Amino acid sequence: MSKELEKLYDPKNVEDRIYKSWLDGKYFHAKCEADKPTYTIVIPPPNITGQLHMGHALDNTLQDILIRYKRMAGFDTLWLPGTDHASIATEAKIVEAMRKEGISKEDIGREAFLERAWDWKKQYGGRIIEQLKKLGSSCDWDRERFTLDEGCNKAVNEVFCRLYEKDLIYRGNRMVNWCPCCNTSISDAEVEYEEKDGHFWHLLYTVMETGEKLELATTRPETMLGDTAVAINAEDERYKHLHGCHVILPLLNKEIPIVCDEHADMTKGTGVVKITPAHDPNDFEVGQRNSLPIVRTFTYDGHLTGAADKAIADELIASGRAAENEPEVLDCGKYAGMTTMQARKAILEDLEAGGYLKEVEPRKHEVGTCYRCHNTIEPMISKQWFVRMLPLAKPAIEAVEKGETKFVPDRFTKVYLNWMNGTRDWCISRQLWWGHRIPAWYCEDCGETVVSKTDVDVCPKCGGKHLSQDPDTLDTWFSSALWPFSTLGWPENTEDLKHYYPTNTLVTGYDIIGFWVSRMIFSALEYTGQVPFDTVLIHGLVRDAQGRKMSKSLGNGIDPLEIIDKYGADALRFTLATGNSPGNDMRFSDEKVEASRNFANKLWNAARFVLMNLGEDEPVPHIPEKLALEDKWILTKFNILVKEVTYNLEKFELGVAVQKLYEFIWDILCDWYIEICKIRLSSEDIELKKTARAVLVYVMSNTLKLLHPFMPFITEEIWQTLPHSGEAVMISQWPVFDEKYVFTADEEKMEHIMTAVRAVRNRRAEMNVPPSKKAHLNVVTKETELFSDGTKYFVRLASASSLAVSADESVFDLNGCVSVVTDVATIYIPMAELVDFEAERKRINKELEEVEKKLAQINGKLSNEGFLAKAPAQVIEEQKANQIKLNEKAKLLKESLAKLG
RNA sequence: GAAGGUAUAGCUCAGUUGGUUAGAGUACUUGCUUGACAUGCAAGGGGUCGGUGGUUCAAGUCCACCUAUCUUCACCA
Repeated sequence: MSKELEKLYDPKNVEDRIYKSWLDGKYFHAKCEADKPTYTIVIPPPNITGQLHMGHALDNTLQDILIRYKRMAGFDTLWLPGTDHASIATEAKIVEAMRKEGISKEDIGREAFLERAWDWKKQYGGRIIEQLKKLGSSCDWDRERFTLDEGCNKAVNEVFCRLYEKDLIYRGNRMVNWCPCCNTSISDAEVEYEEKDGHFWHLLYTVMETGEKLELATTRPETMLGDTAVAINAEDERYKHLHGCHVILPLLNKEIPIVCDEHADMTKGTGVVKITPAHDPNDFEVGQRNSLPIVRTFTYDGHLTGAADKAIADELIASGRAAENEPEVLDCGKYAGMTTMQARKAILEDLEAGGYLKEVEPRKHEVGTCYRCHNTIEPMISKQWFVRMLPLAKPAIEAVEKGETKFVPDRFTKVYLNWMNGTRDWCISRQLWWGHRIPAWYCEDCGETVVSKTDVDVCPKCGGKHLSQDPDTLDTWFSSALWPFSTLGWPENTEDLKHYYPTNTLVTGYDIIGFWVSRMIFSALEYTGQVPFDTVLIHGLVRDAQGRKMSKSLGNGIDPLEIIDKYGADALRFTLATGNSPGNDMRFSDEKVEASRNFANKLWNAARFVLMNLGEDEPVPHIPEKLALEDKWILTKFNILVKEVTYNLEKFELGVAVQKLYEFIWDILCDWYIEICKIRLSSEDIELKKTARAVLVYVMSNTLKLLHPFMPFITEEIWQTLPHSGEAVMISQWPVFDEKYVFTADEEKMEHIMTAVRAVRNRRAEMNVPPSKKAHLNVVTKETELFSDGTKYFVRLASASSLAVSADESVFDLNGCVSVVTDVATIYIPMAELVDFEAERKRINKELEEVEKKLAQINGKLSNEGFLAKAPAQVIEEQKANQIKLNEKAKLLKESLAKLG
């Protein structure tokens, strides 16, 4: 039966083998069991751009803990894994790789590019899955999905068409954030603001009617060629005389109107604002309100427009096909073809030469940058597809307000609601190739737009056969938004969808509440009529040991695989679970993982000890009939542990749960119970031995179950080695609290013994008595039976040679003894040769002082009428019990003092 | 500009619905080759819980203000 375990736990010998055994047993596979409640988590799909970082390790550790717990607790659990195509990020990586080979996207064309992208997916997506497995993730790999697979693509097309039919998706010329580097539009959410050094250039525009100079400031003078008005506030007394007047736009010598608009803030600058509707979001609004022409002066790749650009636009406008808000294009003449930065310099030079530049004021300001390439975003008027957010956001706000989906911790509800309430229409088209192609076709004959789930060959309006599909793809979050149900088979009403949807817990970081969580909620409500999950468990960031964000540029990222290689997956998981409270960031350091590794080793050695002492035909875990005091004590402690760990897991307090397990295993099981068991295990009494073994096996085996969700590998390995029934701890039944094995009175007795043992150890340590020097103990106590029966504990744990117990101290010769006092006993240790009576007096006095200080506090409370009247009875009882204990201890201490003379 | 987080031992952090004497890991001091484990055992020192006020019989915990620090969102002519 008994097997030999190595002295040190070596995860490398265990993890891959155990993981394979779980796979072979198909334990991860969800089987749509009708008789069980379901518990479902869909993984936040990692991007296929690279490999897993510590944040992923945290995210997936938390999910695996929840899933493993629920699986053991009797749920039909599904953890659905997958990866995200990460449109813009992946495309950028591939383009970069190609650039190194000296080729561009355009060189090889769309087809060949996509082939490369799929190769990329195969390589990196596969690597991510391997990493998840190394972590121990118990995902249902048979259901693995990819945001760009056939099923997800079908869901995306379905959604696009439905929204289009309901007029919740539209195409139009709007102001978008344009990244000239990635050459695509991006959504508002994808713009990151960075503080940069810049300037205010104060310009002077001449008023045509009055000849006066109007001063205004700008941070982007290069846009001035596209100005189509200057705005003032209608209430502004300084400029009332200018209503209806015009200014001459410098350099172009063009007449543009002065308009009154609320956007012009009298309190800022001179109160005059130049209006460039084509290149500024606010100015675009002003333009709309005042029917101003829109003049585009930048190309989409960040240069100033020229004659050729103008010709194309003019032709489009002339053809009558132009959509509303189609901008005119300016031939920028001498500036055409310059980059925006070159143009800024040239234009400023010309403005200065012409006397239009009054002043240059240095100033720091926040500049919008692309979250992928961090180049400056140009606001551009552009024809894009948008999702109309207002009607979709409303039910999503209500559902969360009603509590249909709860955020843990609760404060993130507010983050979500802020986001939802402030959201503007969502720009979903991207000028990229890697992604879901927009299911819209344009008829070249009549200009009709056809949106369809299937390919369109013939124009339904004119019957023409010259149709072309929109070349653009969808924002990567468009498909992620459908992830909780597209992965379960939607739009088909599959068994999986019926059985596992809505899902239960979404585990993710606070950084993507807006990007992802909010979009899943409104999407799910719109298409499935239900919230996608009942709880969103939010965790923080994993930072480095100095508290900095882990990032590539800092080079302070820690690879989870390296940590696993060095310390084991269980140690990593334990570290991530321990240091973590929901919503808060955590710091990661090797020292913490080392502590976790040591804990694993501690557990390992406790198991070794149990195994070494097993009988030939040790029965499976059970609780024997006749229990010793320490057995009742450990079983009581264990049952309380079961109750608390279960409670904490239900409340998503994973860090608290794992902390309690740590304390139980190390402090209670190893430091006390196992030590005490050695007494019986080394005795000749077969019955005593058997009982000790049985309780050890029972407690160890069931503790392994409680720890399993956190440290799956080591617990499985040990559990398999111990006597067990069932195939694996990961599919064993979660322990339940059993009142039958809670022995409160015995627990208290054991604690009395332990307190006394600690007190003796403490005195011996103070006097530098080595453990090898044994001593007789005289115990004066009312609990004579407890201490007489407990002699063995003192012999084993407190270096006692023998024990004499009496309620009456006069039976002992106490000359030359040092004493220690607990609340139930005074213990005299005869060590005259070691005693410094003066020091002894000091020590007892100090102890007495402390006791009396506490006693004063309690007496104060108990004489406080308010306390007696209003505090719960239980609290008062506790205080009274404590008062009695302390009084007793004070009395004993005083007696000891008196004896010293 | 708006919202939010955090502040507890030298360091990193727990502390559940307010209720015994505020805990752990690590570091430090001292003593131990204890028949599971030195990745260990035993003992110890170390905290006016950021500040000020308030609510309460009772505050590390709840409220207000302040200070420090971090984050998100928004804006910037």
